Amino acid sequence: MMDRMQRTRFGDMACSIARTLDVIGEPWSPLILRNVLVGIVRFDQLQRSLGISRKVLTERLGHLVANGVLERRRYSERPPRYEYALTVKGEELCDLLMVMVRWGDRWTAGEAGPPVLYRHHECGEIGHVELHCSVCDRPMDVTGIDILPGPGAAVTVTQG
Amino acid sequence: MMDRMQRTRFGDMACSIARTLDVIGEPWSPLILRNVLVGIVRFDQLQRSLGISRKVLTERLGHLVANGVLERRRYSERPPRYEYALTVKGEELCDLLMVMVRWGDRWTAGEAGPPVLYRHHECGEIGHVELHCSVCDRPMDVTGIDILPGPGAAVTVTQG
DNA sequence: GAGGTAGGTCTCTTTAGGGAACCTTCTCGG
DNA sequence: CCGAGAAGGTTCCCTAAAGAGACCTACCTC
Repeated sequence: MMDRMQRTRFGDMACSIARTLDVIGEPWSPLILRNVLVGIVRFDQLQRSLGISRKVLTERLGHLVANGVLERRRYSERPPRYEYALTVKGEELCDLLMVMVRWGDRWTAGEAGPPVLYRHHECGEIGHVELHCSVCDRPMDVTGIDILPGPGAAVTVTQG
Repeated sequence: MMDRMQRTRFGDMACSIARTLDVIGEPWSPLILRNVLVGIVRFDQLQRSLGISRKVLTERLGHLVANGVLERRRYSERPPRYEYALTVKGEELCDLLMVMVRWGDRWTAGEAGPPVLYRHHECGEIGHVELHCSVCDRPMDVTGIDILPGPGAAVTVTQG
């Protein structure tokens, strides 16, 4: 994300987590994405709803657009006005947000309960996301897998 | 995250994404978690494998332990030696990592292909994660849901 | 007793976030 | 036609963290 999240760039690492972090890992970026998803799509709206500094918001939006997650589109010619919209790449990133919501609801929700609910169009019910295996469709979590080096593996993990 | 990721604390927001970010949103934290998951669990191993500064690593580990994601355990009495292990809370956070891997593989992988693969114990096959609805078990993504205010909603979203 | 390992702490410099003022273009009301 | 206000940023200054690396304290081995 960012052009850097801090100082160290993660984008060059042979790690999909690091490269994903390079796109949305900077502070505020996931929250910006969330707000765009729910229809808060203009600069001033975003700035006010998040309480983020305008400078940082400019940087984050620029980075997200540069990385193809958001699209900046002019919705008025005169006066010139812009809004931000999710690309397909950005919509798929929202999977990440849904998983964050799930974890946050389970482990950090206050007494008040979850702040948002999802109604699934296909079944019409209020549900949340679960991770399933793409091959067998059954639930999949980190305790039920082996992690193996893939074709793009750069280094073998050594224990020292 | 962090004790602050930057300056603004996200933990107080009525948003599960923000509260999740408060736990693992700081730079490096997801990568630390990933490494602990694959068996890199000691301070020096982590520091060398990530190339993170020792100071920041100390801070991040302390934050993750304080938030119940990792557990610091002494594996040798004399000399005193420690290692870090995932708690159940931390294991569930790894769902997030798997989704990051999935997105990174799809959208940012180089020619070399994905650096890691998952073999699912239940089916024995190499697969990846997909998001399914907890109610009907069918695939669920952000384009197939309505987002509704839940019991913990603090503010209504206004468009201005 | 020299050297190495593990697990940190401390100090210093550099970078990036926060806050707020400022700027430009356009519209509206009077 | 003048002033106010909205939208979308840009610029500046200040402070808080990240990065680099030296240093410290056991303890073990040779």
